[in-house]
Amino acid sequence: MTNTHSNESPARRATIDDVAAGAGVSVATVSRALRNLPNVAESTRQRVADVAASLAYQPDPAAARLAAGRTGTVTVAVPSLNGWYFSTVVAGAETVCADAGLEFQVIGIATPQQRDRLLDELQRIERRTDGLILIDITVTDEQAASLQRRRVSLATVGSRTIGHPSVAIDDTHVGRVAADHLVGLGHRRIAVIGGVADGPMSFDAPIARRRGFESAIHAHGITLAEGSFMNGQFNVAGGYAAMTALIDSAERPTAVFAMSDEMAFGAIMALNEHGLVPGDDVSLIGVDDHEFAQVVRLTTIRQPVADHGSAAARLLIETMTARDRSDAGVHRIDAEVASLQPEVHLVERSTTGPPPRT
Amino acid sequence: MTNTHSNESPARRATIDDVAAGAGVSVATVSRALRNLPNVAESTRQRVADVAASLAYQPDPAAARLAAGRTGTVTVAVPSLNGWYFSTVVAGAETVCADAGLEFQVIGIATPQQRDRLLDELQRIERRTDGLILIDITVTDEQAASLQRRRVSLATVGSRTIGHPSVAIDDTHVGRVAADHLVGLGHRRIAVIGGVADGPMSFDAPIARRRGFESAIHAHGITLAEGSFMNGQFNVAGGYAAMTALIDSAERPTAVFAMSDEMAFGAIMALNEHGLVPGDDVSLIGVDDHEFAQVVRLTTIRQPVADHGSAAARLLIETMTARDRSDAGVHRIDAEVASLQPEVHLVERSTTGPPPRT
DNA sequence: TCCCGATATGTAAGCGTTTACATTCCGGAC
DNA sequence: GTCCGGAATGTAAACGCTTACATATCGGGA
Repeated sequence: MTNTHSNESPARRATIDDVAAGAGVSVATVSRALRNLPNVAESTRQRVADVAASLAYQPDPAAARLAAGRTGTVTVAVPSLNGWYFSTVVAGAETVCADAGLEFQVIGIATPQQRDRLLDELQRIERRTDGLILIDITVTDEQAASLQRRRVSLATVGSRTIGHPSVAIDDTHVGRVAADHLVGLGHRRIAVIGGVADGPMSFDAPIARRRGFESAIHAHGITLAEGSFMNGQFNVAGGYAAMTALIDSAERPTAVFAMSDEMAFGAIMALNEHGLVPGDDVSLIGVDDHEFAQVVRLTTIRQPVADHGSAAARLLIETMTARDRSDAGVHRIDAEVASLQPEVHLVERSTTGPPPRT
Repeated sequence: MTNTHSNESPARRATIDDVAAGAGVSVATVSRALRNLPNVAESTRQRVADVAASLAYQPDPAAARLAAGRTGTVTVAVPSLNGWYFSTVVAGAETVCADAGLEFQVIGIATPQQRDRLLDELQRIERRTDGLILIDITVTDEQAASLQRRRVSLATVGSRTIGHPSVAIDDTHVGRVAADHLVGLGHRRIAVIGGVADGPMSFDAPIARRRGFESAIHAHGITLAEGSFMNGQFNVAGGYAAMTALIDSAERPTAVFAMSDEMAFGAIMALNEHGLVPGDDVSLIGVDDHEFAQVVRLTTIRQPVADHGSAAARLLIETMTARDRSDAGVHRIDAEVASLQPEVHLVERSTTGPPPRT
């Protein structure tokens, strides 16, 4: 019969010793039984489980960490939690980690200082987590190696690090698709709103997208005019500012490739304010297929963002368990790491169309 | 001179003993010195700090947790990381916690099962965190008391729990503002797209908003027609579906109050698809002032969402340190808990206007 | 019947801190 | 010159697990 007055006394929490005593076994056996390790008689396991349940026993994670040297935690480092892309990726990862019984920690790396701090503090992080997911953040091979040495697994989203699993689309291809679509529609005066790489830890998607874009329009015999690459900082405000500048420029482009939907939304704002209609006066294509792209009927290049996060988490967990197994004595097999490259698709809506007849 | 070959050997990490030996003091003194506790000579503190730095010593958080019983972690529980509102609040909280040197953990409570699990697992959480922020999740007083007993502080966003700090707007007032605006414009046939409360842990903002809205239109001598309250599930798809149903209904409303901007965006999609223009054929008002509200020129009721998160985190940290101080012997002062009620403001844009003349 | 290898279980040594309590040291009041 | 209180420091006992190693148990094969 269970205690019906369970919340009367301060009730010291049950420890593994209590369970051991209750089940008439040693703490070692309790530990093994509760973690489903081999070499425990089924009858014993059952008895231990029953006693543990009746005592509402919960192992103290701090003690387990100290003793085992594992934290049961995965950490995701992300430039910001604001922004649809990042929060969606993080959400995908969270779900997978929670299902795997892992604690989920996040650390935001907004400012360049924080970036540097992340590097400095990799040491700190190493003690606090078993696995690290980097979203649009790149580290040097040395840093990755250091992490590996400290037995923290690594997975990246949006970039690749050799020897570690990653999830990243083909950004060059993204640029090409955008270019082909716009050029195919008849546009010749095209601008792009993207982002710039700054510092050693920046991510390289914008660079690849630009490269792909430019090589594709070159292939069509077109070149990007001077001053037609704008930095939109990958947010709405940046997109708005960039498009405003473009509208006011001497050679107003007839089409714009925005490297993210959020920047495209800002661009739409700017167009609206000038009485210009997207897809009619100026064509606009984005990237992501943001939840709201449909609302504003934005032509875009869709990528499966939520999958990025969940896939990365799955790959990470895979590596983590593989590592733990190999630690346990099984001969180390350096399996080739899985790197996913999700497909992207052009989604035509109404912000793109043929250039206006002058 | 520091070791120039720092990454050659496996290099066992420095422990507190190493620092103690290096500084010629006991581990107790090192511990005190590094944590800036009183009763350490300044000269000693300095020497210890120097040695620690030269050894790149980092205290092991797991050991510290076990010994001190504190985790240095705050956890935020949130219905979902998807969605602008939640991710913005979480982002705000993350920044504050990071600045305070606290680890930041998040746990998503998407499904009703997970809600129940959260309750069941409060025990689990208790051992893993020093403070809990609940976003749009309510707990019973007993549950809150249990947390308190386990010495984990609590703060809530979007609802109130007696005896704990919280951040929540006046949702009744939000409803009133929406009603007054729409009625003031001349609308009489008004519908609302909101959400329903389900289960014991649902949040009550939608209920309060509806109450405020209805009481206000009643005050104007209007009543909500049968079937004009739609469940939009607080997301774009739900808003779209709700508005579609409204459009097709016998008595199409001339104005709609959507309880969140995201639902309003969905509603706009539906209107667009039917060739109806928001603010002209049908007026639409949202809540939040989402980053994109401006893009689609949505009239809305602004609330300072990022502040919700940062303010809640600050209040939480305040309680945490107060608790720790009172544990340390200072007489327990049950200070009244701070509950913030951020202001909301009507932001008029172009999705609302007078009803169309028939 | 005896011995052997699995399998099941127990013993106890960590893991790296924090902190209660004990000790030393010091200057000033008497 | 003693004595005393407080500041500085040290000693060692937790904290609650995991796990290497030792031991006990058991069923067969020889």
